[in-house]
Amino acid sequence: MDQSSSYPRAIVHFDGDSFFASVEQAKDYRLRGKPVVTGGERGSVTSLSKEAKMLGAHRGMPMQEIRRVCPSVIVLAGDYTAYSIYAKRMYAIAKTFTTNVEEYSIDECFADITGLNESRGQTYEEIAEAIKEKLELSLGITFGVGLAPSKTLAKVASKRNKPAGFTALPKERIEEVLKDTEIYDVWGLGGAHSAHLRGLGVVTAFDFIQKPAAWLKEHGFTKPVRDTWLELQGYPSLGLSIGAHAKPQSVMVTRTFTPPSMDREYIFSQLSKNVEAACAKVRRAGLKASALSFYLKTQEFTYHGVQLDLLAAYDAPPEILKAIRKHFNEVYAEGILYRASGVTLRCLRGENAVTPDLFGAYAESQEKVGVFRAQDLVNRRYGRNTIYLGSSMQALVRSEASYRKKVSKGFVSASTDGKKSLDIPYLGTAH
DNA sequence: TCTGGGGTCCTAGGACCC
DNA sequence: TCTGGGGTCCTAGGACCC
Repeated sequence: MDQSSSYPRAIVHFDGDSFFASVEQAKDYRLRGKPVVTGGERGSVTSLSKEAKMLGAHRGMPMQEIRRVCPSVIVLAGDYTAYSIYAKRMYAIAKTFTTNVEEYSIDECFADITGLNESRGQTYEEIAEAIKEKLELSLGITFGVGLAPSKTLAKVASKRNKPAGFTALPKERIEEVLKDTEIYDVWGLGGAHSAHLRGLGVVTAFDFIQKPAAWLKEHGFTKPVRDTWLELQGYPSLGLSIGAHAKPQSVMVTRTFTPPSMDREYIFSQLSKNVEAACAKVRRAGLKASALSFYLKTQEFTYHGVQLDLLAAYDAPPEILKAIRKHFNEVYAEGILYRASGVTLRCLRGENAVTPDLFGAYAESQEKVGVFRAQDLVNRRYGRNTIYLGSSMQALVRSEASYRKKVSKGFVSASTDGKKSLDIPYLGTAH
């Protein structure tokens, strides 16, 4: 059957319902049918089962309030390893239908099934529903699914009929559905843009696509908004990002420390801890970074940071910490309270693509790499932070203390207790 | 709820060069 | 000399997403 006028392209969006809470229920049958929330590790709700939603709980709610409002609720610390395993299964299942799958986030993916109707002798609707059924049977989780001619419309569609809904949005239905879609709910138009549009009298997504291109230009809207405007009309202008293109461009680790601090060494050690974590991530991805930025966030929520280029590409902390130490005073000021720090490793390249620099800095750092590989192994086996740098010690000691306090108050299940710990206090110092 | 953590992409405007 | 015009490259910051 020819569906090419309804779907010049056929894009499907899959969105796991209440993903984290659903994974918990899928893993442990005793949690099914019960009000479950995740986020116990940070004291506020990140995901809720539908039973918890029915009791009046909602996202971002503090745990103490949740317990008061619905005492029967089961609070869990997020198990991100499990969530990412489920995510990988989701991608793998979608890929049994087509290789054109974008791994968009931990609980969502897009598939471009254009042309599969001809090759399979089924309609696009039948194919989308077949994928949905396979996902739900294999994972034990329901999905919101949308089929449309563009990514943005597929997102609009998958949001409807929650949970476990399927919505087909061919070109003929665009007007009807967009009249029922608030401008705030459109993917790609955030607070700033939708408020601007509201101010210009645009209330629904349909109002938006009625405006001519010249109107967008006149009011200073830029490319991302124009792309969204095209996509909503059924003209796909956002490609799927697939495969090699999906390698990360940057890796970031940021952490708030409580209480805030003015202590120079303590704040540097926070940064050091972030650098260690970021390097571990980069190594896991088989990449190296040749640029970075780091910042401190004050108690007033202002940011102070710098960007740096490195002489070579690294995946281990020493050179990176050396660079940060050199520029630390450009960012840190005496007598100011800081609440968070962060580091971003940028200009990431595959390990084999690294060109050693002329001054031998790369070769020198290579000698130390073996140490960090061993550290990865130990930490995988015995738990995070079994081995860490001396420069990170202050940060870890304090966060450990506050963690134990939370455990003893019952805010967090003490799953990491009882892990073996090695008697190796630190690896050396990065000064 | 006084505001977590990890990403991507786009653009204005400065630096630098004819 | 006080006076241009034009192009490219890069960075900082904004906006958005989950």
